[in-house]
Formats: sequence, structure tokens, C-alpha cells
Amino acid sequence: MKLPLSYYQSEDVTALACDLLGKVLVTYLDRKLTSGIISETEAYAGITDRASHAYGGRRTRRNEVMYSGGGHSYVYLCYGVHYMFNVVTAPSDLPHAILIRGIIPYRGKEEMQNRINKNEIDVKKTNGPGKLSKALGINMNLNGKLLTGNDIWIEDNQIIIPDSDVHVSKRIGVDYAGEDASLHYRFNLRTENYR
DNA sequence: CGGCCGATCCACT
DNA sequence: GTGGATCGGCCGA
Repeated sequence: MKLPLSYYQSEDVTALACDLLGKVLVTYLDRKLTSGIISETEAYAGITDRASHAYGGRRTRRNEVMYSGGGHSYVYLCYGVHYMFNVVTAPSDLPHAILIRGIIPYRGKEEMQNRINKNEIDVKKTNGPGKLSKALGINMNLNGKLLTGNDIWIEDNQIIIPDSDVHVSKRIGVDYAGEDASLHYRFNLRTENYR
């Protein structure tokens, strides 16, 4: 069920971003298991992608984990408020990453409610990268973790996603990336049928 | 070392 | 539809 390290070694980051739709992102923190079905992803394609933190081969303390090989988690803080969870893919030194932008709440809904201080949980509470991180308890503690460990991982629950349930579009909030801003690297699951 | 701003979200209008 | 929250990374001086 837990996706193996080999799954993350593909160099085709957009294909992998699409394939992650329907997989289940799980965290097990403080003895609390929470998870959600991945419903939205964005691919960031290495050093040639102007929207990527690794554009031009940039290598800093923040994005160092992007170079550490497929199957690591890359977490960073955005707007000083929101934690963004990314999956590093491709072999070491090829800094591809996939931002997880949305999940459908699956297991541990009560704990997710506690984390977001609400009395209910549904897709609207986890349909953004900052929101899903809060619900799953993701913060900088998980940066650089292997996704084959026991804190955070991704499972294949054999949910079949037909192409007709996937919507492809350009990425969000990357207008500064010039021509690369119009790349169709965003993958949405039509969520109606997957609750 | 100062200042700008981002792979966002929510409350409020 | 908009602006405020909030802070670390990054760049230029």
C-alpha cells in the first residue's frame, strides 16, 4: 500500500503529478493518523522551470532537500503563514517537485477538525495547500523526511482515476515565471465522485 | 543589513 | 472582490 521509494524516481514530473491524483496522503503524528485523497497537484520541473525554487540550479538552505532525491518531503513556509507540502521526485540532483494543493478528507476527520478549530471537515476545508497542511499537521518538522517512514507517507488504495476525471490547467500564483507560467502543470481531480 | 515579497487564506464588504 | 496577516529567503548595497 505504501508507495515505495522507486515510485518517486521517475524523471517525468508531470506524469507523476497526474498519477498522484487518487493516492492517499497520510500523516501519523502524536499517535494520531490522518489522511486524505490527493485531489490537486502541481508539477515543478527542475532547474529549467522559472516557477521552481530550483530554477537556474539555485541551491539554498531552504530548497536543499529538492536535490536529495525522489521520495523526500519538501516543506516550506509561504506568506509567513502557510506550510506548503511538496513531494520531491526524480533521482538525486535532479530537483523536481510536486506541490500537493488539495485533498479530500479520508481518515482521522475528528483530529483534522481539532487542528483547524472547526466542528466539521469536508473538501472545502482542505482544498488548498496551506489548508491541507494544517489539517494533516504538516509543518517544518516534516521537511526532508522520507515518504517511506512512519511520520508521513503516500498510499496506493487502488482508486482508479479515468482521464475524464482529471482537469489540466496552468499553475496558480506563478505569474512571475514568464512563459513558464502558462505551462499546463496543474492537475485537478473532479472531486464529486470520490468521497 | 534592510527591505521587498511570495507555489495563501479568510474575514469582511 | 479585496486587504491584512505574518516571516523567512533572497538580493542588492
